[in-house]
Amino acid sequence: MPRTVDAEQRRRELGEAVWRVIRRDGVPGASVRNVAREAGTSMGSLRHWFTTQDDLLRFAMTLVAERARARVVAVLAASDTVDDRGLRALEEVLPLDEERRAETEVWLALTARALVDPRLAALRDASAEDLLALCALVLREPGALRAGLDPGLEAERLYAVLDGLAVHALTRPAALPADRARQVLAAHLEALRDTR
Amino acid sequence: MPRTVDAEQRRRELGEAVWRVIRRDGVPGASVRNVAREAGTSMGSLRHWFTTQDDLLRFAMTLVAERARARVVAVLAASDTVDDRGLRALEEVLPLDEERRAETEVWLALTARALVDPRLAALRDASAEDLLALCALVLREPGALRAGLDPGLEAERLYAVLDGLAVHALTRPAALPADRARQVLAAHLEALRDTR
DNA sequence: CGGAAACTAGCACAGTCGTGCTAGGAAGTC
DNA sequence: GACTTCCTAGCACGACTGTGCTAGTTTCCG
Repeated sequence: MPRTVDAEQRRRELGEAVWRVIRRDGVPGASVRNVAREAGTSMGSLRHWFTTQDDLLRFAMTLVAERARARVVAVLAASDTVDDRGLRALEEVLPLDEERRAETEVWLALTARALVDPRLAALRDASAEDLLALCALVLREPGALRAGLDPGLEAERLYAVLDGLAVHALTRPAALPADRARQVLAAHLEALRDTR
Repeated sequence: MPRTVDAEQRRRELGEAVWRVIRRDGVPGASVRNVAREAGTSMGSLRHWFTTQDDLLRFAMTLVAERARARVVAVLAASDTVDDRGLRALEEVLPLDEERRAETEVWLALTARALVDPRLAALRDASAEDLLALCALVLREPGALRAGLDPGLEAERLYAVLDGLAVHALTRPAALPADRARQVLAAHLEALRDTR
């Protein structure tokens, strides 16, 4: 019986309804009633899948991390030999198209809420560790990091560039369109390379 | 009659009460009642100074931008001859102590809310332009930018590092304590310098 | 078929919300 | 003294909130 699969599927559908509401009305708009209406179901049904509202928001946040992570892994797996795979992997977490933009919006909204919600904060911290590790991984590519640079510090710096670009591309799309964000990230990686 | 001075003073007091509530309970906690209680006054009095709740939040946001800006200007004015004045100016917008941490928390919370509140978004955009200009200014210091680097792109990159560090130092203080954030920022500026 | 489990639906409760509104007190001007 | 303006206080309203709860519906197993 593929019960658990169906259940997970249903939760994802509802989680994405949460996204749509958050994108339209912000986290405060993500009430049980609004989400249920958006998903075309009832309050009671929604509460069958998510006992409390916090459950719902936490799931929406794990969904962001999980989807971004899946894309990154896919890029890394699909481009074994390409030399800009690091850049292309990092681009997967920037809001460069509508899908990633939605994720980034939800991420930012929930990151802010995590300031006063410890359970969300734990999720946020976990995905932050993930991203920092991704940055470190990218810098371990052959020739990616010039001799004399401190790998730990450079990973932290790259991660700062990445999240800074994410925030700016999201909030100031006119000043920092997708191409420009990509260009800045590429320039940063280029500046770290061994330029023999 | 120093009425306007008193009035501005009163509004600032109430604005800082908003901060305290936002830091404790997040933006959703910043209801008219809660802020009035925090400020030790009544709903009616609060509504005399701020007609609507949006007024209140907008003012709290301008207060952040204004205070950070004042500190940056003070640093730039006080250190005409020091060669790390750029670094020290930029540090003023990082959450390196309790005061700046409070500002950054409020900034992040309101930035997220600005995603669905156009009037807040206008304020956020204005202060973003300010900060980008500050980055560009710092890079125009003598010797700050090596020949061959694109000033516009480097300003955008520096701004990304700055906001990225701000978010990370705020949300992951254990992984990125004040000294470390300062160190990463200094390393970034150093990497841009003319190293003749 | 019967029965159980999974799921959906939505009412009810107690609470918080923003804001309109009136009324009282304080301070300043004549 | 009266009069005006500024400020404070808080009630009242309708709307919305999360969650406990019961009842109905569908789906699956034997």
